Amino acid sequence: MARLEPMSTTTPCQRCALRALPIYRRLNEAELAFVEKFKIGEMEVQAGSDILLAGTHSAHLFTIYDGWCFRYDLMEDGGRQILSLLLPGDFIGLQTEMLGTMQHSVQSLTDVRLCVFSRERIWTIFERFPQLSFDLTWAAACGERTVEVALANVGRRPSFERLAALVMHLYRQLEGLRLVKDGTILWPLTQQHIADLLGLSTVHVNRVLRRLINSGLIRLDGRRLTVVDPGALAEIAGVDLEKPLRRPLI
Amino acid sequence: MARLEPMSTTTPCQRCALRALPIYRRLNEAELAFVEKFKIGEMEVQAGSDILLAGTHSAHLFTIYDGWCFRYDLMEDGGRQILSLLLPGDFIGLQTEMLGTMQHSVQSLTDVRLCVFSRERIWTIFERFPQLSFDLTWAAACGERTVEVALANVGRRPSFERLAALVMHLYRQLEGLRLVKDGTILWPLTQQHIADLLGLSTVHVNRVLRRLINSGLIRLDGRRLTVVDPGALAEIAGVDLEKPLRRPLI
DNA sequence: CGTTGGGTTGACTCCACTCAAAAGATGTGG
DNA sequence: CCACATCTTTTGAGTGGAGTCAACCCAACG
Repeated sequence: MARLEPMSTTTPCQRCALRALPIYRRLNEAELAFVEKFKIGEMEVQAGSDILLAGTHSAHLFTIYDGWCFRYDLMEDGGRQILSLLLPGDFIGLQTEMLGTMQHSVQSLTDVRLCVFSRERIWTIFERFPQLSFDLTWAAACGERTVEVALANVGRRPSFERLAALVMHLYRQLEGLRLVKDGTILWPLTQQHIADLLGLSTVHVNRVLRRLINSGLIRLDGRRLTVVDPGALAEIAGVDLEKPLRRPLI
Repeated sequence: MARLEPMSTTTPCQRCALRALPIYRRLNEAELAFVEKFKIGEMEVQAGSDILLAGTHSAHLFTIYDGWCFRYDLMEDGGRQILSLLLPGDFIGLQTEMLGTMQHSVQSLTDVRLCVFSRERIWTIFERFPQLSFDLTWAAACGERTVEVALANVGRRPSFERLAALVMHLYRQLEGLRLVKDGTILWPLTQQHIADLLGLSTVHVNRVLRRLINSGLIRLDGRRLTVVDPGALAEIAGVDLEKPLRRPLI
């Protein structure tokens, strides 16, 4: 299942394509130089691999450079709750440092390229880089807010709106990452994933998804999803279609 | 609704009763001296007051010294999702610093005493106190994990177990705070609060709560709740009854 | 090819919601 | 101390959204 392949060819942080995006804060030279040293290397992971397991102590910290992952909890009865999706720029494994062991697991949805960071050297951040320390807290706060929005979605919205909100949430995130082309985004999620994300059964997801497609609001062919009318979908989803929020990137 | 009353009599941080609890890290002298200066004063809030409102920019940071609060989102249709309960030691308003404005609101459940901190001086933490910076990130990570557990609970557990999990979660938290006496805890939640916490209707909460009481697992008289058999309830709730996790306290 | 994982559909069930009414509780002002 | 309003809890009846079970289709793949 889990297959981690260390990479030899790495991208220098200075020329990182992600970092150039306007949603991210611009690091100064000292910070950038440190991040470069903080980074151990890169890693490729196949789709469907477990990257971190709940209860374990991860050896490294990661950032997603390319691809999608998700964080999840397994329930006693074998059920699964997906806590959040992770997209390029997102941090993986910060929990370990703070809470001792991972409380949740992380799995890749697509083939993924990760940046790998040294866990020991994270303390250097707190000791010498105030702004980066702030960014770490900021990242944690962003992560928390994402889960909060998901909780409100699952707890208080009917399945149709719930699904619409999921699509629009991803649409907005990917917009900030410049990963929306003509209203079309990558859609690596199976209906099982969607069910575990939204607290529904797969059968019901199938029906609701079909209803959403038949309503003409979205189109779905293979692993690509097109939002036909983002404004209308956002209305149903109950999310405002503001520009994506700025986020930290280590 | 909102009534904030500044207090004159304040407790010095060195002799803070909370800080003595074993769940908290021991601060060194420099840190403690700083926190003392970081703290502006204390504040009393009546039960049912809005302390922070979504969309606004809070002037201060708070810590709960005594009493309960909750964080919540309002939905378009007027519904409410409670994101988490806040107990003594919990931070209020960190989001503002990170995300610009509050994304959620905060309201008091009981009469509450808050410690008030200067927002500007939070930067001093990042600049001069690495360990406290870490603690801030740690606090954010703890907050996130709490919401994650709630999400899994709401998304993947039937109402009976869901309610049991809520009770046991609180029981454990309060145990760490030495606020459990003979298996009895304060219970300031109305059935409406429980409904908004668990993603249920008030009517259904009433029936499930009654079922839980009739099963003999808990007792409820007025505003006090007794867990008759913590082990059995934890079993149903699907949570392990480990000792409460260590948490940061600024 | 057979196998496997994902998607689709129908029939049936049930958990949780809505609507509605009424009985405590609590609080306020006269 | 009573009258009245409001909040909270309780209970019943009826409905419906979402779950389960089961079968089948399809595409990918070894």
